Amino acid sequence: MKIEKTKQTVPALDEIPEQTIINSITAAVSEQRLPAGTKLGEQMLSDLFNCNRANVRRALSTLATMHVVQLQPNRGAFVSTPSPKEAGDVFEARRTIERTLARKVIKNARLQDIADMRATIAAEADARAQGDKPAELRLSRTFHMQLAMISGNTVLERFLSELTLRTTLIIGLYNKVGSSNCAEDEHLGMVNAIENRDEEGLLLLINQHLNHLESSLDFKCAAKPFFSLAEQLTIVPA
Amino acid sequence: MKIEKTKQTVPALDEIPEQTIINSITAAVSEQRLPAGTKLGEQMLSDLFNCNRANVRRALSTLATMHVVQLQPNRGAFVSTPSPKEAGDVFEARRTIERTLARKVIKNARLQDIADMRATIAAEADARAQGDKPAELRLSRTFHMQLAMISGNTVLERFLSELTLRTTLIIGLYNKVGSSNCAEDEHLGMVNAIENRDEEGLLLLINQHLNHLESSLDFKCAAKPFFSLAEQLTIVPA
DNA sequence: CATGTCATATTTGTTAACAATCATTGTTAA
DNA sequence: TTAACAATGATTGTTAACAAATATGACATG
Repeated sequence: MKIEKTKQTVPALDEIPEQTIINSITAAVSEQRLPAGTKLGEQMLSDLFNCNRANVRRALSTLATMHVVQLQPNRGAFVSTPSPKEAGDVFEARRTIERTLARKVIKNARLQDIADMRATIAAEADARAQGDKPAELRLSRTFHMQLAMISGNTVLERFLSELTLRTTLIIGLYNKVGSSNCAEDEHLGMVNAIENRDEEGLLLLINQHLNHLESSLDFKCAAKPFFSLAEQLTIVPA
Repeated sequence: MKIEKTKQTVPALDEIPEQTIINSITAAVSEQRLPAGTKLGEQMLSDLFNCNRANVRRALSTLATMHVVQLQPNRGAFVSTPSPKEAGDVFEARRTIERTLARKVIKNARLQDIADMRATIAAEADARAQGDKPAELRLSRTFHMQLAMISGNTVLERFLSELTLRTTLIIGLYNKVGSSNCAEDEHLGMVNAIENRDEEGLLLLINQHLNHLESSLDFKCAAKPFFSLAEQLTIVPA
């Protein structure tokens, strides 16, 4: 029997409209270009990606199961606006998952992996120096996803992918003004710990890192885009 | 202003076709009525649930992101057949997540919660006594989901929901013949530990429980439903 | 001037028809 | 008899048109 590989339909990945939409929205959220509450109209998306509404619909449905967007019946899709309760749950889940990832990374990390992580950190520092906030956010997320990839557990990797996205939304909603999320040094310390196979040190740094992020949130003075206008109008002194 | 509640469109939950499909397939998988590899045709589902194919399509797309079904381009949707590698990742993720849940349950569990769990265990024992395997599997999953609910972390609860489903598929694929998954006693021990607020004991039992499940798998002698017929016909002695 | 009502326009939800692809069966030729 | 080829049937993927719901704005009314 002849082996006919060419006969198989290769989907080409980039040409699948559904995945393209998901990747674009995901990327935009990870760079805080799409703030929480943004309406994602079907027509607009199908025009933008040159595809039919059915594909848009499926993409939004998938994003909704990832809790990146919220679907409101007969109203449409909106970028999720995590509540304070949800924010706490997300951080707790991250602590849980990243602890296990850390232990596996200590065992699995190869020289190339460490070099890759250092490259990400360098790019992150560069982005910060240039004031490129979107790139900084994206690269920060990339660093954590590298940890997940090195761990080798695809299930936890996917969970963390969702959690880091939601974290970006949370920070966009609730981050205190003037709080610099100077994660650069913390990321560097983590790589050093990995290189030295210092498990306890790494676990400590991860906890510190997440605590740092969470403690820089302020749920009271949150600038919620959904209500910011309403608040500003209703709070106006008579 | 008059309060007009009737004007608001109440979706009624059960009448949303998409969610109905997802719930039905989920329930069937959790009771091992749908074995791994089963083809899920669109026509068949739209006939079965009296809805159009668009809804079926979205439901399958959502189930695919949960890794409960696999989508093959131009071929259709099939109940997922987890690989041995995936099985290991799923169990590792469960250990990770259920450890955190356990710690929270120790803190949060109220008397009513403990009574509910005991009721589940009793029903589980009943189902086993009557040889009702589907009910037994479903109730075993219910017990773990009760733990997640008591913990109060909705993020981890959703993750565990997915993981327990996939666990059911894994057990259906790879469980050794003759290995009794006598989880009943283990579940009972866990509730007792919770009642005594014995954190260390509970963590130990959970690890034991998951190790027990995982060690009862046999990836070599797996009875894969895809090939069972072929095997049975080709193994006939000449 | 504020409020409630109604009509219009936009958007989401549904349906059916059509196109493309894949699996199966039947046929033909070596 | 076996293997390649062709035709058929069934299934998935796409598209457009239609129905239903919601948002917007004008208008009348207290």
